[in-house]
Amino acid sequence: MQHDLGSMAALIGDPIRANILWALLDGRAYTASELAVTVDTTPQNLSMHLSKLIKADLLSVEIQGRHRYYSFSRPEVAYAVESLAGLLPAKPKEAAVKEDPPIRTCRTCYDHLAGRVGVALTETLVKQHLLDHTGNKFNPTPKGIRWFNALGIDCEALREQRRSFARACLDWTERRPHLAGSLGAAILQKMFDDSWLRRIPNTRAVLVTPKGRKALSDLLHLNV
Amino acid sequence: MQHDLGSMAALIGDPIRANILWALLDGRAYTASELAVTVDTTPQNLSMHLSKLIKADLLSVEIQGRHRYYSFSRPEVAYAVESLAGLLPAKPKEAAVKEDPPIRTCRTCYDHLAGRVGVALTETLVKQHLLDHTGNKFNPTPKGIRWFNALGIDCEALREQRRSFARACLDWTERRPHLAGSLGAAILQKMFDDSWLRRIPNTRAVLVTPKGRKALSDLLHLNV
DNA sequence: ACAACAGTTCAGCGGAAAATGAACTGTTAA
DNA sequence: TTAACAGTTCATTTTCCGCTGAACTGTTGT
Repeated sequence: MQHDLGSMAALIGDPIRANILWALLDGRAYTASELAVTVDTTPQNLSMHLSKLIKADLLSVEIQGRHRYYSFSRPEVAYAVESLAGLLPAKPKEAAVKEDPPIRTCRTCYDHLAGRVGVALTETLVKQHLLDHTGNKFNPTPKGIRWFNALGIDCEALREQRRSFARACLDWTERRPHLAGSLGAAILQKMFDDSWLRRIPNTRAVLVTPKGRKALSDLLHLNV
Repeated sequence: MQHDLGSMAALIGDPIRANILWALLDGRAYTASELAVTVDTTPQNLSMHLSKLIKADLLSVEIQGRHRYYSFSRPEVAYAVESLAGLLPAKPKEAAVKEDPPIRTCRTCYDHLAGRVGVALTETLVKQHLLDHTGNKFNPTPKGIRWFNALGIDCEALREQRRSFARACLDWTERRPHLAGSLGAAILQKMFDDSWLRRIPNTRAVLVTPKGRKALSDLLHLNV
């Protein structure tokens, strides 16, 4: 009697490694830094976990320049992970399964953020009283000005520009207004700079990075 | 990002719990003490592990008198365990899978042990020079006498009995001699006493308990 | 050429969980 | 009714392994 089934399960049993595997379940390959953000740990710690998963041949790496893309080494891994998840007590919200619909939920409109994400972001800012909405204009509140400043966005400087500062733009899928103008453009730029978003070549669609997904969910759900 | 897939895998990830699950994979229900022997740990420790598996609804108990029979609570558990085992690197000896053939490999012949197990035991004792084989008689060596004494079997006392002491009996399935006589009977009795074996009602077949399986494999493979 | 970045390695710390020993409840058999 | 047995619970110790900080290699862009 001695079976190293346990070592395999223990490998998956660590919360960080389990989250890595869960994230990879969509079949895509992620870089180490992306995974570090999604599973919320330090790069060096993540690196250790990844190396263990590699050594056990659960994951494989593809090196491209200075990036390393990690993914399942074989389909059995995904099956095993799913069968384990199947053992969990039935969740109240099964909705967690349904993934983010197609990419066009997040896209650019000229130079600012549109789509579902753009609308949701705008509505949240209004609801949090960081932004006032009057007619086809937005206006940051005093609290909002401080908030934008904390992000490194200087409202006063933007207001100086020739173009309109914070106008409302109607989203054609959501049919609801979202933030445009130089302020909207600054936010979008900030999101690219911070790697929340990544442009998809030759389209107006934008990919939300794992880091961005986390940041946005923090932003849109609870925090100020 | 947060999934308790990890907690489930961690549950299986402990070596003792993994061995428990592996042992239960044959679909039978085992008592706590049987499991304690097979996974080679103390009863208290095993009890802790079992309670965790129960709480997670991986196992279920059926109480019969002072015994508690543990088994999988649902078939998904077995599937998950198997899928995990499928992730292990391909073993050189796949033979480990083939279980002990039917029960008649181990049975009593009048009052002593016969079948494959009885023959194997006898041959091992001879090979270890604990027993001499001449004609249709066996005879314990000096070393063998000490060994039997350590088991609580007094060869001198047995030799005093009216019946034959250590004769060779031909097994009808194995076609090979095995130990009979009062010495063979004493060994069988000892095995029942120590719960290595359990009689199957209304037959001459004998069930090797997990404890016995372990003890016999120690005995027949390496040790003196 | 240099700075920023992606990623890894290593030594030492700390905490969670498993193992241990002792005491306890309930059951069976003499 | 007593003793042996099956099994559990609890407090304590021990062990293991994930985490951190610092230093390192290799790559990209300017």
